[in-house]
Amino acid sequence: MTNMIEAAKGSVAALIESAYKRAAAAGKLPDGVELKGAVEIPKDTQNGDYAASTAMAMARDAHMAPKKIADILVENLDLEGSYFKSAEVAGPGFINFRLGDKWYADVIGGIEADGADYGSVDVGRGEKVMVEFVSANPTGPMTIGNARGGVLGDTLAAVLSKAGYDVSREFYVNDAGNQVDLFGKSIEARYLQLCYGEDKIEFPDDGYHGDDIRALAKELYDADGEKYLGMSPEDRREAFVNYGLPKNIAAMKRDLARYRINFDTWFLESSLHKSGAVKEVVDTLALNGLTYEKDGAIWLKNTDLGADKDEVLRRANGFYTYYAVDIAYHINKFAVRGFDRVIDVWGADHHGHAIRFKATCSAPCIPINADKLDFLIMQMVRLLRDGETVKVSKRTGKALSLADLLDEISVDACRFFFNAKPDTHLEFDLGLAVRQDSENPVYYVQYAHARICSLIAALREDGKSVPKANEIDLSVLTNEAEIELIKALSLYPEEIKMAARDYDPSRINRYVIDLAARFHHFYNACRIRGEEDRVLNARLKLADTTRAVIANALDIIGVSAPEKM
RNA sequence: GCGCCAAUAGCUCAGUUGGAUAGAGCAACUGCCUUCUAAGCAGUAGGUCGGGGGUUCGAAUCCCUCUUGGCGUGCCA
Repeated sequence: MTNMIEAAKGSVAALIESAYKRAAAAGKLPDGVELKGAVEIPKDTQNGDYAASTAMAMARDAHMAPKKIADILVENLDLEGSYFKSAEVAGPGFINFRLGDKWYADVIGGIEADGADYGSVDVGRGEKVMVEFVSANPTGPMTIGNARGGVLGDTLAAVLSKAGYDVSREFYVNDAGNQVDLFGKSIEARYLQLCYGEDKIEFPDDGYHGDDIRALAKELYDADGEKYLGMSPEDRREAFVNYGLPKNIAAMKRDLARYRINFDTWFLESSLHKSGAVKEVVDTLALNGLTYEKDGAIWLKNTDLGADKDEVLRRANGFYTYYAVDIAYHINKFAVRGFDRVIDVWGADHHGHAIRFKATCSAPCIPINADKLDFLIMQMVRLLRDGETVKVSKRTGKALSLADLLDEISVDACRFFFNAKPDTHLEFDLGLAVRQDSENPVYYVQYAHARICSLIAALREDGKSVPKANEIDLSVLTNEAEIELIKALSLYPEEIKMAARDYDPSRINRYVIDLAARFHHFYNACRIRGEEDRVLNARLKLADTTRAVIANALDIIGVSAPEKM
């Protein structure tokens, strides 16, 4: 697996270390000073391709001026056979290194050798990790918030997979409990309204007001007429839930597949009730003295575990709360199914729960390693229409659904747009989104890909094909645009690594935009068709390598890489 | 009140975990298509990094404090 950034940085560190040893042995620098400081890529290439801050970092320990240390280190550097052709001291004591041909050749050659695996890194070491995301209530259609959470979870999973983790995508289906109860009551009320008239039957205040509920009731009424009137309310609601829930779940699967999200597992909450896992965990907590009874309910002493408040585990009516179920669910993830690490992608409206839940998981009697449970909290999406905030509420049924959104905007544009940094608010302007054609950065990136494809096709007509890395002479690539493009290509594995580390897949968006920009720049600065063979081949190879990396990165985001636009 | 997240160009956002002169994209203005896709490129202009302290060779970045905004603080999930 190629990572030429790591290779270059490692090389700088090794070169400096041997220079220091040489200088210390000659008595030019004090012995036994720890080599600190980092190797960085300077923003401005005037400052070299790689820069070491070692001299500044060791100045204090060595009791010498940083600049002087740097001078001595550079005098003792031996660049022969390394990736670098020169090194010099600059500024307050930076040592700036300049890359030579060998490094650039290894970038192109490494990408060719890695193929579709380019960008893979092994920070995960095969760790078994679950990413649970979307997990929308099946009581209604998915919203625009799910559009964000869906892309975030899916692309995070793709990033982690590329980073060497053994990743599983899971959707948790809330097919039990209070909300499902309410779902049944809501359909029932709409159904009865159809039977007796809307003004005769009062709709529950806390019911689901959406049109989808009306539609379900209408379907039942159209199919079976007033047949349900003879049933007990309990049986009637159960029948309605048994009709509506699978239908809604199927619709979610369909909409998510359309959004290019496919889960490995759809985990049913009801299975935790059936297996007795929920009761078991509450009993365990009780045995360990972590519960008490108040007003007929069973409470968890979460304040004893460091949380800011206690939680109800079982309500006075005998129903277990989502909280108790959530504990059982996470025990299932870790202890039953053996995941090494679990990431839950949640909206910001759950962050309080995340903190308190983590406290609960730290209880010794709970078989969860809280350090391996991560919550990726994503900030809310603010929906705007021509600059004005649109209030979104599932309860009032005014939410824009994911399916509606995809009717208006391409999946490519949606996935690209919603893959934003998790911890910032996202503004989504509908008016803007609709006319997001040429303005959307996704087209900028796709255009670069299509441009390269058509370039290759045009050259094929001239009888030119993309050469192998060992068939080209990279020394002809001296233009700054060419150099910068190769450097951009080399960054990809590091971007994967950082995206995985930070749980921030939006890095890949930014990366691929930057890569496309470098390509467009190169394309305008350097002609390919009609150039002499040596130059043509080197540039063609560079363009084709860029094409491969753009496609690779877009695949992570789940965006298509068209050959024509 | 307490807790979490944020505040960087007119707007939307980056800023490689403390590095060199804070960067893009929109929007504005100026150029570039008889040559590989102009959904592109080049250039101009735009800043008290919310305010104030502190830490050190060095702070948009770390600590404290204040201000503003979003969210949370249910026998909902």
